[in-house]
Amino acid sequence: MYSRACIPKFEFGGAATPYNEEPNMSEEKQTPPVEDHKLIAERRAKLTALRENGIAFPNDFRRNVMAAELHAKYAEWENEQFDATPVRVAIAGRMMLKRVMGKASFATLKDMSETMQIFVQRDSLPEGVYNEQFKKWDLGDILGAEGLLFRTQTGELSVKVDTLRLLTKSLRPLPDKHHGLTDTETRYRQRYLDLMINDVSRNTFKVRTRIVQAIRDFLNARDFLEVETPMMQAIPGGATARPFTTYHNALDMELYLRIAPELYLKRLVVGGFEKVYEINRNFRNEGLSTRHNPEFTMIEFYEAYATYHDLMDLTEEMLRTVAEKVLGTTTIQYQGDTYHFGETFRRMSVRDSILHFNPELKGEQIDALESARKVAEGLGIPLKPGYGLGKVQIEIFEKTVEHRLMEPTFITEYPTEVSPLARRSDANPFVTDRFEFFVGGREIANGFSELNDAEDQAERFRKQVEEKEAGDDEAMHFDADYIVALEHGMPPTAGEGIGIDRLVMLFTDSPSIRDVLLFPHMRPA
RNA sequence: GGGCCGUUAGCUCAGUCGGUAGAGCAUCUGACUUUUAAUCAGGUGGUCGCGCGUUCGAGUCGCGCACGGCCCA
Repeated sequence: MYSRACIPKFEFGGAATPYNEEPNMSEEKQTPPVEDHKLIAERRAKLTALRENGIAFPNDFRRNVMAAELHAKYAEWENEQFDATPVRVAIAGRMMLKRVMGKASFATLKDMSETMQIFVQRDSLPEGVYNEQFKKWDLGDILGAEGLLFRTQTGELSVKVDTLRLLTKSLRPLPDKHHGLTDTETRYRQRYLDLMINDVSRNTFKVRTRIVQAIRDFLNARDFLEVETPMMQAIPGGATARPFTTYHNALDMELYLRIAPELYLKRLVVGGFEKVYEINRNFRNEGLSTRHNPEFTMIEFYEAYATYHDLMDLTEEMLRTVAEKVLGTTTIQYQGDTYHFGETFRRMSVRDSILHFNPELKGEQIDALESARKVAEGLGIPLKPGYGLGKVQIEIFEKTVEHRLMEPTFITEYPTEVSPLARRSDANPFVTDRFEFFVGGREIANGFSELNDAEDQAERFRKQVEEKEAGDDEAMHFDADYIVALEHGMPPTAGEGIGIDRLVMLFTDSPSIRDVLLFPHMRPA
């Protein structure tokens, strides 16, 4: 059965007949029959009248143009040209404003692209339409309008309507036409209202789509293959994070929602798909904040016969290209700060960045476990007994460096201890061939030359399992199937993940991840 | 998990020292054939998030809870 057909909840507050009358549908409580608010009752009465007069929800109106197209195409036209060459259009949209002045009215229709004003005169419409229909329609109703383009006395492009139809009756009032909808909770829970009313929000999500599209175009143009891998996994891998669990009835087994697609994408590289990517939704069972939502989107991509240096170059070019394409500039304004994506991104090792931002420290202080622990403790960082030098260094890095990396910066050479899937550096096996990318003090991307030594990988998994057994519930499982894949031989490969939500936040000047997720996770109201 | 802030009409917000709940928009009635948040006149609309307490009396004070926001872990 399609899930659409068995949604038990009836959202429209009551009085009407629930559309699903199957008695065994669920134990969920039906909405109690409450009186409609007066504003809704009035509209519902109008809908009842519509039903009595014929088809209340027609679907035979055809528009032939969108508002934005008209504004662009006829920006220069004056009424002399419209008189000489009449332009007849059919538009449709939600009525956002209505100004009735006796026998003539203006209204504003909003479609996906833009708004368009219509000019409605009693004597331009069939008998009765103006007084008996149009005047009774409400803000929020969805109309279809046909007529000729013209320019009003104040110069606004408008449609002089001779055919006007109500296509969908809206039973609920629109938010305030001037102040809009500002209540954050309502904006997130009822995003459709936010999108109807707030053009900033509407634009944010359009930009989000264009960013994803631009990334796709960029990778497709370089012969990457877009793939889809399992979101339900028997062994959650590819990241250190707590997973969500779910249950498969027929198989009688627990499954995990994926925390990353990484291990599946690398299996594909083993299989010969040498350049792959996935725009992937991941699920991590962590707290919520302005930067964390339990489900979030990354793009992961893998390229065989490439190194993490190649990926840094690729990332730099990709982000520059996307910014240029989507925003028309490589200078990013974010929450009062400016970041320059047009300039070469800085590159610095973890160790160097710690010393750079802590000039009082000497290199040898963070090169040995005991002295590094002292440094960390001096910074007030709580350390667990099992932490090795690499883990301690990363704690120091996160405490003193990360939030200061404002301009686009690659931090390289992450300790092997905290990089269980990354290839060891040939020059220094203490670190890996890995980078993370930061802007505005936030991690945006994480990439590395992949570990394709199956025996080393098995050893690292064992270390992770030890940490898990020692109580770290974010540590990885041992994925024997993945080891078998590596044992078949994975070409030297580099891979990367970019946080799409955080990138969109940056490119849309959004302070919270909830502003770039159409439906951020909320507790049930 | 902790701290601070918020929750009042459909929306946006006021609400003084604890003394019978206010505005604008929306909505309804009337006027108005080029408006721009149209304008003008009149009207309707409230479980003040929920619960308990203090008090002669609570939107207002106290405690608890729910949801949300920001900051911290």
